[in-house]
Amino acid sequence: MKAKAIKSQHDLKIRAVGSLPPAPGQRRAVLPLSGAERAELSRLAEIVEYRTPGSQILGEGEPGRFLFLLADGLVRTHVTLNDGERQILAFYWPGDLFGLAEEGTYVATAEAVTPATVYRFPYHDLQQFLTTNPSLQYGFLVKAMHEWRSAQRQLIVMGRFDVAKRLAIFLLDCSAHEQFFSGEDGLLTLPMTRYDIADYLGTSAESVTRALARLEDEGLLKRLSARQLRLDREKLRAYADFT
Amino acid sequence: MKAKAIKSQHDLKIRAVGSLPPAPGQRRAVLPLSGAERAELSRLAEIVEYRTPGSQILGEGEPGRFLFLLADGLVRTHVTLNDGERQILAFYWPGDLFGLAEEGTYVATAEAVTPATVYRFPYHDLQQFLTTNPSLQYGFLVKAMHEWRSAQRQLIVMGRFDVAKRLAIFLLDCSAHEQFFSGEDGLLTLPMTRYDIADYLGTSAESVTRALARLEDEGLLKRLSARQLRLDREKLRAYADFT
DNA sequence: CGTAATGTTGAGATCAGTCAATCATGGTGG
DNA sequence: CCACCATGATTGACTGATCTCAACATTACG
Repeated sequence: MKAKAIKSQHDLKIRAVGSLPPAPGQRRAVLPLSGAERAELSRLAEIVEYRTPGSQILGEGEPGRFLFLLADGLVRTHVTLNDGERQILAFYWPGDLFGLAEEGTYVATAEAVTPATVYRFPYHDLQQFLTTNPSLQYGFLVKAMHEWRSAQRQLIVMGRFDVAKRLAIFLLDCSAHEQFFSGEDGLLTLPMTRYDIADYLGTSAESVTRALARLEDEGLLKRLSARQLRLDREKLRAYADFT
Repeated sequence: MKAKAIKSQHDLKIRAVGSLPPAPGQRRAVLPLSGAERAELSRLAEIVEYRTPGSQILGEGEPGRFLFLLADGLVRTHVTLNDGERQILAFYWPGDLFGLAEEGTYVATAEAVTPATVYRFPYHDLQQFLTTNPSLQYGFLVKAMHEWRSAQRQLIVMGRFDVAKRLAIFLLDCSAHEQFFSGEDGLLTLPMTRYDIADYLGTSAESVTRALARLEDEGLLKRLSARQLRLDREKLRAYADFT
């Protein structure tokens, strides 16, 4: 629960793929920010570090005072339904934005899965700031559209795939982040619990375990321990059959 | 399939609820656009009318040349999976944006459900245009974040609710649009088929029918005909138990 | 070293998907 | 005007994935 503002050495980056075709040879996973823009943004941002896994960063229903940019670590957002069920809306990796508000109120709770460092931008200043930094604002627009696509992609997964496929796709998504995945040996170190995965994929922790067992039976991965998986990404991709 | 560029009398409006708290007494469902902004946007936009229900407006995988703003009618976007299944990602109502591209390629197909009129903005011009119209660009950012929230909301529905609840929520969503719903008598005229609803809710047409029957049994609505429903919105809201 | 949290496995119940048949509707051409 | 047909909608029977409950195993941590 302890948060502490610190000086940071993190690179301020926004992870996004844009709408327009990239220039030849260029495939950007990160928005290009000029040094000046980076400096401007840094001046507006406060840096906060959440050291304890599980720390709440912001709560659903609270006044939405900041938009957050994740610098380091892993963050999840969720809503709690009236029957007590939890739906995780997204996991956020470094370079992702979170902290969506609707009419001044956060629509989901955000928590650190691992220790996490964030930039936070006061919503109040953001409008004016972006309006006076159009090319930077365009970057935010690209990012918002990127996140919109991510959510739609997850809708496809939830709407049409069984638990095993959803899990396969999720593991592949995780393996895109070097922080937790080593490309050479295919080793994925899961930072989240079975319950987290289940609440993200719209299923139960038991079903996640069973789906893992099934993928292992079919030779798509090997469970070294509960949180350590050796993936065969090619086979997983063929199995998932989904971009 | 026939599209025709026409002069239009439609109001150019962008439907969105923003992040910041609204000014007192104000609850905007539509972004405030100045007359000048409206004129600027109109100058950039081409107006196209799709008269035949089912007309394709843009296709998944095609070069993404335009961003679309729906002026009138109803539009659906979907992706087709490798096994032939269809997942509808969203229905778009007047004032909504669609036509998301990723690296220059549309990620979903868009089709007119009813006759529809759209503004289309060349992506190529949009970046420069928005960069030189910062306050308008802010409107687009707000809208993109609005759509992002909509997609996340649907994720909750898909992840945690059974078919009957999903349907109840869907009907309530439809009833927010006066075009198809009459508030006084609670009459909803569905513009889409059972298959459309099923592919949106991640279920089958048969299950949609059964869920409708169940909601009718429980007195939450009455089926006047397949496409004509008399809703008891209060009961539906209580049943759905979800904002 | 003990306790709580996390993960795994099993058995039974249930929701919803599939297949198939039937009914309804609206548009078309004779 | 009406018969016909294609599409959409409904209903029934069956099946299967997965949810739930329960027991047990493992891990992490104080």
